[in-house]
Amino acid sequence: MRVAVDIVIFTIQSGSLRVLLVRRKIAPFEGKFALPGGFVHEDEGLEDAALRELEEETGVGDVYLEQLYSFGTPSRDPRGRVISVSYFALISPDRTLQAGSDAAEAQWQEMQKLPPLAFDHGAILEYALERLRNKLEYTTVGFQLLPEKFTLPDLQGVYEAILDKKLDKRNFRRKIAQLKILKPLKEFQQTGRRPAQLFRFVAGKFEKLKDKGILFPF
Amino acid sequence: MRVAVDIVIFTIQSGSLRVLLVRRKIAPFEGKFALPGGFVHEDEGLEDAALRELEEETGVGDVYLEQLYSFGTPSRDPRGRVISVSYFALISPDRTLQAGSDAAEAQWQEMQKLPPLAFDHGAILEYALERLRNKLEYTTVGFQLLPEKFTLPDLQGVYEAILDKKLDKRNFRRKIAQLKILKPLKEFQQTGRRPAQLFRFVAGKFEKLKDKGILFPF
DNA sequence: ACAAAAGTGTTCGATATACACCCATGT
DNA sequence: ACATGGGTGTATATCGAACACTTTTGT
Repeated sequence: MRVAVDIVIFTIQSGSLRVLLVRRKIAPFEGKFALPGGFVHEDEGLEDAALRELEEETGVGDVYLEQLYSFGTPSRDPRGRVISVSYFALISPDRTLQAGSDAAEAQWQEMQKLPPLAFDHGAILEYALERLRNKLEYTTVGFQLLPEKFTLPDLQGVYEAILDKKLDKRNFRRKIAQLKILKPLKEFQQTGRRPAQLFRFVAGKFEKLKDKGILFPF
Repeated sequence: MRVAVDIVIFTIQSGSLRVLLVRRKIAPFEGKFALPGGFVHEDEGLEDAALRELEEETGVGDVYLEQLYSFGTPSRDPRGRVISVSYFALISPDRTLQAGSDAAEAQWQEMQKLPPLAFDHGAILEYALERLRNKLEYTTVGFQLLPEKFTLPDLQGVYEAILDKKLDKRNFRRKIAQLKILKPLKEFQQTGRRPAQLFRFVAGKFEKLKDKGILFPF
C-alpha cells in the first residue's frame, strides 16, 4: 500500500483563480493533466512530502499549506493501491514566476476552463475550491494570495475571483476595516488611473477570527 | 508503509460527552488507552475500514461517520511507519449498549476525565472535539447523538455537553424552531416531574444549512 | 473635458443576546 | 404545599445587504 500526496496549488493571475496542473508523461492517463504530487518517502512526514513536491514544482517554499482530505478508494489508481493525502496551497502571484522549474509541463490553468483531470483529481480540486471558499469567510487565508504590499481593490479582486461573484465595494471595505489587520502605507500604486493606497497585512488583532477557528495547530 | 484508521466515537451518557477508548493489550503502550482502530485491508476503502472497525468495537453500523485528518509523522508509531487516517463518529446513547462486543476492554470515558492516551491519540481526540464543536453550530450533526424521539431539554443537553457551557433555554429553542427541522409528536416523556414533549428530526427544510456547507458529497 | 477606477455613509432587515415568570407534575 | 424542571416573549445590540455620488488621475 503506497501513500502519495497531491497538492492543489492556487494562485491569482490576471484577476482569475488558477491552479497548477502538470501534464502526465507516462501511463496511466498519459497526456492528461493532473495535480502535482508524488509518493511520500519512507522517513518523511506527510506535510514535509507536500512541501517537497510543492517546491519541486514551483521552486517556492514558505507558502500557506493545509491538509485537505485523504482519498483511498481501492480503484482510484489503476496501478495498484495508492492512498492520496491531498493538500491545498496558496501562493501569491509575485512568487509564481519560477513555476515549471521541475515539471516542464506545469501550467497555471484558469479554474473556469479546466480540462478533464487524471485519476480522481477532479473531485479533489472541487473539494479544495469549496474549502477555500469557506475559509475565505472566517479566516485571513485570502491574504496569502497577494504580495506583501497590495491595494484594497487588489484584495477585493481576490475575493471576487475565488467566490466568482461581484462584491459591494463599500461593504467589503467596511468588513476588512473592522478586522483591523491592515496597516496603511504611505505609498500608492501608480498603475491605472487614480492611484490606490497600498496596505500591508499585519496579523495583529484577529480576536474574532481566532476563536471562530483559525484552526489546527499542526 | 502501512495505513491505519483510528476512530473517535462520541456519544452522550448521563448528560456528559463520552468517547470510546480501548485498553491496549500489547506493546507498544501496553495497558494504555487508545482510540479504536486498525489497519486498512488491501482491497478496502478508507471509510469502509473505519466502518468495519467501528462495527467490530460497538456492534453498530449505520452511524454518522466523517473523515477527520490524516496523521503521518514518521515517529508516531514506534513499530514503524504508519499513516493514520482518523475519523469521527457519532452514535446515539440508545445504540451504545452493545459496546464492548469485540474489544472486551472498550469503555465509554468522560471527556472531562480522560486518561493519557497511546500514540498521538490525544491530539487526534482534541482535534475531533474542536471539529465537533464547530460543526454543531452550522450543521445538524447534534441530532446524531439522540434517539429517534427526544425532547427539547434532551437536545439542549447535547449542545451543552459538547460545548461545555450552559445555554439560554429560550434562545436555544427559538434557534431550533426557526430551522423547522423538528416534527412535534403527540407523545410526552413521562420521566421527571413535568412531562416534556417528544420530537422527531425531519431533515426536510435546511436551506440555510445546506448552502453553508453540510459538506462533502463522498 | 472626459473616461476610469478610487474612495466614502446611511438605512433596513435579520440575527444573536440578555433576561423572569407561569405551568404541570410527583411527592 | 412545595419542589422540580418544562415551557414561553420582549427589548437591545450587532451584523450583513442594498444602494449613489464625489474625487483623482491620465489622455
